[in-house]
Amino acid sequence: MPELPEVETFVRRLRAPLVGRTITGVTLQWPRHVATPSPRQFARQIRGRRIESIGRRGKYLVFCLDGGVLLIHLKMSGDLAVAAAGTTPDKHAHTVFHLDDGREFRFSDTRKFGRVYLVSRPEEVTGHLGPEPLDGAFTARALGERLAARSRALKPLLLDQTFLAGVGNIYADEALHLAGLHPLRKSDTLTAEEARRLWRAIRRVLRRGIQLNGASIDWMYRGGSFQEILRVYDRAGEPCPTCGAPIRRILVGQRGTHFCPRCQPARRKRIRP
DNA sequence: TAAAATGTTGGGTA
DNA sequence: ATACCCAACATTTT
Repeated sequence: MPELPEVETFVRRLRAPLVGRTITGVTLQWPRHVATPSPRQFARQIRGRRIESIGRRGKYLVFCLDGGVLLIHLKMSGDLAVAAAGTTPDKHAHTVFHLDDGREFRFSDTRKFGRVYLVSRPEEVTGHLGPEPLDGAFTARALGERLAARSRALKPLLLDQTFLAGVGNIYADEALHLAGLHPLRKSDTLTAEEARRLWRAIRRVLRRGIQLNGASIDWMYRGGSFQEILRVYDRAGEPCPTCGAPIRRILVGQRGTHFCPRCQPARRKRIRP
């Protein structure tokens, strides 16, 4: 399930084979993959466009073209690969971009939740997103202010892309554990020090995730190794790496949530009576 | 075997 | 503003 570090890994891997290439055409095996414009318009407009640069905003890949911008969201099961034309694409390669060097850029997506967008400005698609967690402008203070402005449990807030862009289920659980904060803790009850700890934890897990090329969970997404250092995610019943207490799994807003009941107490520990 | 679980986002309702 | 359910899907687990 690609989150920010996995998407960033795709971006970095795709730059070498794609930047400078011209898209000679696209094959839409499953036209509903195209969110905008119409599949017909998409195919017509993408032809002949040169890929100038590749970036990321939240969980979106952003391809700057010599006319317009192509965005891809991988959602649950999206996978991207560049291969020689003629080699057998996997059966879920629903959208295939043909390149001027005889290769193909394939968007495979078994569950078909992913989408591609072709727009003139990236903000048309990413405009609703919250701040970029690794951006210099995202300070501990900025996070603290945003937390205080809402009154929601931390976990769903971290998953809310309009609150903060790029964090998904895995990194949210990992960050909360690192920060020693309970997933159900209300956002407006955090002290400045706790907000700062959360800020640092979020940035640390995301940076580490990128360093390790993301996490490879199950049969989706391969190549990363962050899964080897997971502290709580998918480790229900196993001992907490910090204190040894068994990791617990609960449901928060229909999402599996993993935490250590000892390191992440429901309420702040009273320091002095 | 059929039902439930998985997990991102957006839309709808209360 | 927030909480909840559903829908979009394929595949795996119960």
